[in-house]
Amino acid sequence: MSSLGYSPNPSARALRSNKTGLIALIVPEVVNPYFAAIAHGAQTVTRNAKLALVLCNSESEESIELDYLQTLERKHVDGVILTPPGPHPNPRADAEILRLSKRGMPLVCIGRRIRQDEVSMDIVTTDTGIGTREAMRHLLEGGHTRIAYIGGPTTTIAQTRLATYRSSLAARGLIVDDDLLFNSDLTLEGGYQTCHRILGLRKRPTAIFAVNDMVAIGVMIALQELGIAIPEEMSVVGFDDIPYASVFRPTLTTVAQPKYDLGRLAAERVIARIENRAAGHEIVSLPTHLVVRESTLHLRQAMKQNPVGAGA
Amino acid sequence: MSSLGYSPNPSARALRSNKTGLIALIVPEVVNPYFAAIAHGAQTVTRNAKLALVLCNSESEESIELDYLQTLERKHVDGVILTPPGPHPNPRADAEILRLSKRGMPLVCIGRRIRQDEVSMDIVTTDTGIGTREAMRHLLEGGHTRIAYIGGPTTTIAQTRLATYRSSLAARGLIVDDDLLFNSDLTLEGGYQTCHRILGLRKRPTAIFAVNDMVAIGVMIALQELGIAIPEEMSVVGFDDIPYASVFRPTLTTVAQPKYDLGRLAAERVIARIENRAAGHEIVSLPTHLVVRESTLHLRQAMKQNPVGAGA
DNA sequence: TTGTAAGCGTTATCAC
DNA sequence: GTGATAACGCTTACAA
Repeated sequence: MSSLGYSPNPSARALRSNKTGLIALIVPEVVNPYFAAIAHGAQTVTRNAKLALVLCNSESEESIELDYLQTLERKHVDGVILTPPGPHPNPRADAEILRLSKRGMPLVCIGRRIRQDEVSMDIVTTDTGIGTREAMRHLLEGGHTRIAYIGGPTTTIAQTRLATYRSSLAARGLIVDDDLLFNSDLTLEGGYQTCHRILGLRKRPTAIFAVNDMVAIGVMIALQELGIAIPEEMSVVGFDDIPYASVFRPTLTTVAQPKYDLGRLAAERVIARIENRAAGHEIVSLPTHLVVRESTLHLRQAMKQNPVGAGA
Repeated sequence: MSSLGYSPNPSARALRSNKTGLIALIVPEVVNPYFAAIAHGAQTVTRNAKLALVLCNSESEESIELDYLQTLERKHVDGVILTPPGPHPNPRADAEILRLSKRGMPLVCIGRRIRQDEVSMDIVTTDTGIGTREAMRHLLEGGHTRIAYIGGPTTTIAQTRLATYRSSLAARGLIVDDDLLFNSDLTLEGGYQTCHRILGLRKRPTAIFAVNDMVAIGVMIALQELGIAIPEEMSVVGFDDIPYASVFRPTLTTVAQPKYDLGRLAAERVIARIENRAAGHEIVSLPTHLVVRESTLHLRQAMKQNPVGAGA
C-alpha cells in the first residue's frame, strides 16, 4: 500500500474538508526587522503544525492591505494574522477586518486594537505601559528632568505611551512641558528631522525618548553630526530592540519587545481558533523590558557627571 | 450570475487543474535583511500574478531545509525558489534539489550553484567578480598595498571573490601575502574575532575586505574598541549593502547586490516555468556595484594622508 | 451555441 | 469492523 511512496493529494483533501492548510500573514514591510521577526515566529509555529504560511507584504499601502483582506477569503485560507499597516489607521481596512472576523474567519491582530467595544477579536500585543514606565524611571533616576518625547501616529499604543510618559513625570512631581512633545513618522529620517527641531528649543532637554528604534537612531545620527556627545550631553532611548539597536554606535538603550513571541503566539492562537478550541476572543499582552546600553547615562555615571540634572 | 458575489473554489480548481497557485520560498533566515529583501521582491511578483508565496524559513539548518524540499512536493506547490542555506554546502540537500528538478518541479536557485556540468538548472545570481574588482580597484587607488581578505565558507561565489582579489593585486604587480587571507563565518561575531586575528599580524594591513557586511561591521566594532581610526588607520569594505551598512558609523563602503531584483527575477522565472514558457534552463547574473561611504579613504584623501601606502 | 455528464482524490456515511 | 458509494466544486469534453 503506502509502502511505495504514496502521499495524499492536498487539493482533494482541501476540497473535501474545507481546510486548505494555509495561514496568511499580512505585514506592511518584511524588510523591517520588527516584522521579519514576527514572520519568523509565526513561520516556526506553522511549520511545526504542518501548515503553510503565506506571506503578504502590503508595502505599507492601504489599498494593498485591503486587497489582501478581500482576496484571502476567496483563496480559502484557514486563518489570517494581521500586523498593523504603517502609520495611518485606515477605516476601510478596519471595516473589512471586522467583516472577515464576523464571517468566522480565524483572525488575530498583532499590536493593533480595533475599537474594543465594537468587536470582540483576538489580539496579541505588548505591555507598552510597563516598558515605557521602566524607561522613564531609568531616565529620571539618571537625573534627567527635561525629557523630550517623540511620538508616532496616534494609535492606541502611542496614546498609552504618551500617557505613561506624562504620569511618570507627574509621579516625580515634575511638570510636563508640552514644548517637549514631538511627533514623527516611524523612520530614520523622521527621527533625524525631529532631533533638529528639538535642538532648536530655547530650553533643550537632556534626554530624548523615541517611539521606535529607527527614530531613535535617526536622532543619534543628527546628534553625532552636530557634535553632541551621547550620552554625556544627550541621552537617547528607543523602543523595539531591533538588531540595529545593538549595532549602531553608541549602542541604544531601548525597550525590548518580544517580536518573535508576538508572531509565535499569534500563530498559535489562529491555529487554536481553526481547530475550534478557542473559548471566545481574547487579548494577550506580552511583557516588555528595558535594555540599558550606551546611549543613556547609568545611575552611577550620572551621579558623577551630572550631580543634579544636566543643564542645557 | 456572478453579479451577486460568486467566487470559484480554489481547492476544486486546484484538484481539477493540478495547480495550487502556491510558490514556496526557502530562506535560511527571514530576519537577515538580505533574505528579507529577496522575499520582498519575490512577494511582489507573486502578488501581481495572483499567486501565493509560501514562506519557508530553514533556520539555517540543513535538516529543516531538506525537510522542506521533501514536504513541498507533497504539498503540490507549483514552484520553488531556493536561497542558499547558510555556510555549509550540504550534499544531501543538493541531491534532493536535483531530484526535484529532474522530476519537473519548477525550481530556481538564488546565488547558489549546483555543479554545472551535472545538472541544468535555473539560477539567478550576481556578478560577484565585477563588484569585487571594483572594490579592489577603489582600495588600490586609495594607496593600499596590504589588504586583508576575509572569506566565508568555500562556495562557488566565495571562490570567485578570492580569485578576483588575487588577480586584482597581481594586475598591479603586488604580491599576494597569504598571511592576509582569513576565513570567518558570516556573522558579526565572526568579523569581530577575525579582526583581532588580523591585528595580531606582525605586518598589519591598512585595509580589510570582508565577504559580507555583517562581517565588515564586526570588524569595525573591534577596530573602534581598540581605538583604531576608520578609515585613517584602517579602511574597511563589505559586501551586500544591507541597511545596516548605512546606519553603522562610520558608514560602510560596500559592494551592493540587487537583493530585491534577485527575488523578483527568481519569481518571474519560476512563473515562466510553471506556465511552460521557458526555453530550457538558464543562468541569469545581475550586476553589482561599489557604494563608497565613510569606511574607506577616498583617492584624494588618501593622497594627502598616505602618500604611498600607510605603514603599519 | 448551449447544456449535460464524467472525473479529479479524498473522506464520510451507510449498508453489510 | 470492513467495504462500497456519494459528494465536495470545478473543468472539459462531448452531445444536442
